[in-house]
Amino acid sequence: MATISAASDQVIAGGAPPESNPHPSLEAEAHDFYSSLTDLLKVVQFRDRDRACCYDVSVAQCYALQTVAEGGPLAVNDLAGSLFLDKSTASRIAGALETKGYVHRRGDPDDGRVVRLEVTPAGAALNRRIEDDLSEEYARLLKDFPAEVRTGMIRLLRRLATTFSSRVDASGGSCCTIQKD
Amino acid sequence: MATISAASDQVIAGGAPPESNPHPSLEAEAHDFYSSLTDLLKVVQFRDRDRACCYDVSVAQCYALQTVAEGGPLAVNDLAGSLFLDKSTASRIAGALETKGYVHRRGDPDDGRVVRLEVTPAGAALNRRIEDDLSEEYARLLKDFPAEVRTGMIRLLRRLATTFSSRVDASGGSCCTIQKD
DNA sequence: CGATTATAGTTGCACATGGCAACCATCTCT
DNA sequence: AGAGATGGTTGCCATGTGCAACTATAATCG
Repeated sequence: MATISAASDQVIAGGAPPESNPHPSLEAEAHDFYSSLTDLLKVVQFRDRDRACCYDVSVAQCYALQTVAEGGPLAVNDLAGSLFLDKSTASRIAGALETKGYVHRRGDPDDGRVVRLEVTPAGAALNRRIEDDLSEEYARLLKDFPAEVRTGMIRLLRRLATTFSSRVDASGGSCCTIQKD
Repeated sequence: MATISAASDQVIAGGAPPESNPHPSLEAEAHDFYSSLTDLLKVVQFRDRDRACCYDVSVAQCYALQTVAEGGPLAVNDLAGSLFLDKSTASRIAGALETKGYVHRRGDPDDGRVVRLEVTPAGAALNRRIEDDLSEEYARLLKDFPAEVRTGMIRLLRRLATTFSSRVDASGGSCCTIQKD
């Protein structure tokens, strides 16, 4: 697994060959990007399903744990918004995490309706472990790429996330209205 | 956090001096990468759920359609492998796509057990439309990056996908065996 | 102040997804 | 030809998720 790097290293280090056309084909690149991102998503969606159970949480629970761990005491509704899920689903996820001892519910002192979610020490530890394990993997992959690519990739990922996220917000949560034909 | 990175960095980079870390922020970058990729995945998993219905297929069906469209006549088993799904699930997805008229099953002339999946014209058109729509979006996002960075990022994505994919293959498909603590 | 409305959360229900196991049909190998 | 292997389908079940109904609390308005 760590052995993939050898062959393509020089190519990567050398960067893109300076061809006559500096933008050979943005469309082709976009298509490559689409297909590689799709491939990655396919794998990751499966990998995450598989991996999550190693940590005794589902994928959604893992996302929720991360969100709660980073977002401080978080209302169920906010968790739902952050995960793009219905509040009922968020409530159930919170319940599952609570049962497993990774978060606990506490009533908001200022608003009796609100239930605030907080990570327990165990939850914080689990979140950190997942984070570290994945970061370690990513570090292994990133280190073979030049700094501009690494930082560019991170920026691009962020931009993708925010772009899609705003799109989702705009579309209102239910099915969008694109016509079939 | 990820402690392996520093050590292996020198090996790969071929003689990074151990004095000051030549990649002082690799760990930080890996963490950024993790968090931005996670954010993207959260959004995309939702967005895809939402978007797919616009095209009258589920997320898995969309992946399957793409795989069949690109992979030529494809056995159900191969589709399952490509999507990291059980063959029964692949069979059902194929059935759904067949019902919708996007693929059709045909017995393999050389092997009576095998069912080959092929896209119909409608399926090919749908796949192309999805592909074009997304590629267009990606082109808009990519065009702000220099060409070398773009190609580097695409390569990075590919490597991510292949690395994770090989990991999944190696792990055998069922749940891995990492202990909880 | 009391009544109405809005908001946060939980729960009941239904549906979609996906895996496992059983099963059948076909192929391959002695 | 018989035994086992392989590809595919189906039954069954667990999980995840949204919608709607419901409860409890807050906010607003008379």
